[in-house]
Amino acid sequence: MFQHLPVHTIRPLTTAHLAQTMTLLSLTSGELQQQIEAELASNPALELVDEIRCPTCRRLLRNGGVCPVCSRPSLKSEDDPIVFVSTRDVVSGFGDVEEKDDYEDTGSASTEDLATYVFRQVAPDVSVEDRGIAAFLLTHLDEDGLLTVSLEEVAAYLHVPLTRVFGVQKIIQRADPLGVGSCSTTEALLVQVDVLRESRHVPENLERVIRDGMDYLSRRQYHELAKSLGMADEAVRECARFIAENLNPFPGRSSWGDIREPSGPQTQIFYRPDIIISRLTGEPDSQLVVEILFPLWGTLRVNPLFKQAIRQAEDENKESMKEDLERASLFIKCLQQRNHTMQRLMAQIATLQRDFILYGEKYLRPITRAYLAKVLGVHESTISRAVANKSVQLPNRKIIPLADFFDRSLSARMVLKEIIHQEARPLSDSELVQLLAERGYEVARRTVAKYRAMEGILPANLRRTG
DNA sequence: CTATGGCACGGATT
DNA sequence: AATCCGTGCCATAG
Repeated sequence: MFQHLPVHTIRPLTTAHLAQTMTLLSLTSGELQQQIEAELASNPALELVDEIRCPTCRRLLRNGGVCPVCSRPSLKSEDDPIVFVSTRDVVSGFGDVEEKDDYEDTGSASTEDLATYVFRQVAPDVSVEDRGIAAFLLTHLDEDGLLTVSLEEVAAYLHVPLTRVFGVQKIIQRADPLGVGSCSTTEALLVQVDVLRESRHVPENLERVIRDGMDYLSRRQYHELAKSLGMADEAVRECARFIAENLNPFPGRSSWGDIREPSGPQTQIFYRPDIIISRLTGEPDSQLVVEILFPLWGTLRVNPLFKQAIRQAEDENKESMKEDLERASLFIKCLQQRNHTMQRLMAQIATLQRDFILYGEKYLRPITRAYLAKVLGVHESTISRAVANKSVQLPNRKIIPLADFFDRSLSARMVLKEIIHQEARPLSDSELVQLLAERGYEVARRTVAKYRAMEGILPANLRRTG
């Protein structure tokens, strides 16, 4: 939005400038909006004019954040593999943000996101009095998406009847990810079966196998399980296969496949991204379009009338007005700097991680923040701040944290998953180390074990035979 | 003896 | 300065 101002006018002058730029850099677009609004309200020298220009061609844009000239495929002929578009925030207003803040407890970042995501879904289905229960349950999920408290405890703690808690839990369990908010993996699986049954065939006695056989199942002792249930071996195996392919005992884990067929694009919006990356055309060598979302509509500038007013002002007011003017122009400079930095950062990321963006997690290249800092000529803490707490929407409509671009192990984990998925017999961790090394991933045996745990893959002696 | 999980250390990240 | 992650060493299970 501010890119139409020449970039070379940006230079850090004072420590105040630097400090403020740092702060702004670490804000998400939502927080940025609050910051800007506060500044607008408190500083008469600052002005928001209702016009916006295309950052690339400086055309005045009338109705919409996308430039009709630059965003068209006609730009395809250019060499630059990346197109930048700076858009206003098109996803939504901020009406629902306060709601979220009310209910959220402090928790780890990952569960917070899951909790918020689920809460959004269930809020309309839960009566207002019961929303507190929903919020309480959702703030007591572990990273697997299972409850860390018993329903009885919740009922006692909130002084409500157990049946109400139970009712709320039922609603939550049916939200995406299916089975979230269950008390145990068994319960989560049962919920998933229940829902799946509506749309497709499930093996006979599946519920029984799950309810009574989790111990056996996790050890792959199908024969023993079959005996204890009085079922045929093959029937039990069929159930086990169905579970492995269609169900997820840990609803909170993101590893549940990339595609969720039944859900439309809407349900995939975890939270609003700060950056959207899409492809300009459908072709494989298409340019990438990087949109850095900006939460305001219009252009921010120093009010020229205010400048004039200073000259005519009386002496005692002059000082404070000058101060305001200073603050305003500093603020704008900092915003420019922020956008400039974000843009350069994303340019690097989009170039380096092109394969990841287009073709999936397997192709993520391990990039460190320190390296990018060096390339961009900024301090590494700058990168840290810029990356923290921000999210990106990829062309496949998945929204991921910006920090994922720096995950050193994601790629290795994906390859590991793939190897294990295709293995003919359960491979031991040391053998997996070998196979990973052959594909260029040098990791320690111990680390393979950790990756397995992260992906929820059982150790070799408990895995199913091919 | 082999395969794994727990604990702790060192480097990177924040 | 505090925290996270990969890794080495050791105890334990089979």
